[in-house]
Amino acid sequence: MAALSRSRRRPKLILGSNNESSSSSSSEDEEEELEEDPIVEQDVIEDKRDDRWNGKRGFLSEEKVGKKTSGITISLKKVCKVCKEEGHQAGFQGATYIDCPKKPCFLCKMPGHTTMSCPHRVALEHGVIPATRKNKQTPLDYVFERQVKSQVSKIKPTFVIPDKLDLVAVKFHSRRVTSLEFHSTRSNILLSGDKKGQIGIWDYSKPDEKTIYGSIHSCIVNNMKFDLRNDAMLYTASSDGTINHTDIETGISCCLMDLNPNGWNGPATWRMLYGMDTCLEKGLVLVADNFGYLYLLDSREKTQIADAILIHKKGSKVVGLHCNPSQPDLLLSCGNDHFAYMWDIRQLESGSSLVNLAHERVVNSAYFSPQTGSKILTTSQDNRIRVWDSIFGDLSQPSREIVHSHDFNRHLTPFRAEWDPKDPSESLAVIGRYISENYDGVALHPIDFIDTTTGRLVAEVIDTDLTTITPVNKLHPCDDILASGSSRSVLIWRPGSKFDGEDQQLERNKVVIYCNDGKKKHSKKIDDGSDEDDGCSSKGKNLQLKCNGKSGKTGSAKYKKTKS
DNA sequence: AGTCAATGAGGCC
DNA sequence: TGGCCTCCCTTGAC
Repeated sequence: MAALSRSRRRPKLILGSNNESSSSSSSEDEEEELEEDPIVEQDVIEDKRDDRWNGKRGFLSEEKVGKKTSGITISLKKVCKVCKEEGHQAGFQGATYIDCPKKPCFLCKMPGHTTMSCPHRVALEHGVIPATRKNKQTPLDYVFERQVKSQVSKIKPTFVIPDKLDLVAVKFHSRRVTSLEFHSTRSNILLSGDKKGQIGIWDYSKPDEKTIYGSIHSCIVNNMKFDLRNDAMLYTASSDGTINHTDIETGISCCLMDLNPNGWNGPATWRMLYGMDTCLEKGLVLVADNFGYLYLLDSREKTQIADAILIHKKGSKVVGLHCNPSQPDLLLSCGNDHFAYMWDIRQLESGSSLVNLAHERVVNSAYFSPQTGSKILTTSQDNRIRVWDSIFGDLSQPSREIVHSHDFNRHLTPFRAEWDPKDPSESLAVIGRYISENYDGVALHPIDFIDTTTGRLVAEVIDTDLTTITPVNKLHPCDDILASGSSRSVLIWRPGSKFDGEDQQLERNKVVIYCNDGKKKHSKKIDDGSDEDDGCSSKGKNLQLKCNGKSGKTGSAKYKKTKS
């Protein structure tokens, strides 16, 4: 093992080009052999062993690993940048990403195939895994059927998809956007928080009226909620460990709680606040930190009530809190300990959760359905969106698991599937997608609309000018508007297309909407793997996002790389 | 066009 | 438990 770790720190002796040119023509004459001392040779063999596939890691074939060679082979052959093996290349070929075949599928995480051939990617249902349902009717099921389900609309409405990019506040923030919230009473005001702690206010009916408050928080604004008793005031929770109550007209802010009064003394003591929600009926602000604790604040007195309660594994981050919209006693929490828990606010004690919803990985978000509060929707970093159809029924298994690409957790704001608050059937959810698709030679990351009752992908919304990933999405509570945060920009989408069955030519943005039979109703998407694009097109390069006559560059497009 | 870094979870010891 | 290493379809600044 000592040799192993020693070899890890050495530079790799197998040389290879990591560029993305797709040359497989490298021939034997490109290799040369050098004699090295036996110690180094041993190291190289150990190094190869270390790269064998082990669960999430790559592997080498038995022959390659076991076969000792005389001396060191310095190969100039192109090697895969992921598994370091020859014979294939991982990375972008044009706007299509080619997976390393030695790794499990990047989408569903199962071995034996790549994203390109993943059944969950090809499936029209967008990869539903039917969960095992035990047929055990409890008295609670009966109550649910009688009292709650009757409120849920039986006729599923036609979903309205805000598919056309209407307005963009280009580089509104100086760091990536981490949270969005619509004003609780004024329909044209959008609040946005960023990684630096700044809070933006944008009246998108007058697109030039933008305000940024830069001194409310010192780092990531993780959550924002309006004070439902005073719609000029906003609660914000930040990784600086404070809850602030801010007048959005003046920017004057009052600190309700500071978990780091003594300043920075290292990461072991620095407390960060993530999940937050308000409960009007109980006059509470609920917030949770990165050590597993929940804090209750009296929203009138602006003071903390009682001691913090450990609600998740000690030392683990609680990333989300949600109060049930129809039953004020119920609270949902989720966190890095791979669990979402449902609690009775009247009996909050460590370990007293009503229900434990287990996940394979970190749970980015957990939400009750917006109207009846009877369903639960969670997003986990195992690339699955889970739906529980009734909080009164059997919660031991999710009703459905929907495979969806959203597992990237580093350098990006975590993805969260959010309900459409306007959908009376409580079915439609929106979530940004991590992996890209090839649209006319440009790699774009769509925003997906998913029917959570079937797992069907209803629409994937893109704009050719938007090349960055869009992890933050918020649907308006009343209007058919979607707000998105993508990198440093904030975007407003509205319904722009009429899908009457004719193949309409959209000017700039493209949307793929799926019919009830699963067929694409309107599509401009190029099938992946065709690799027809030669990369010489200028479309998509140095993209401009246009806003009210003004424009600004977005990030560089992932575009066709040059072929050798 | 290339390089660098911010940054966080998971696995291993 | 804590330290270290690895993951390696980002984004933007230099």
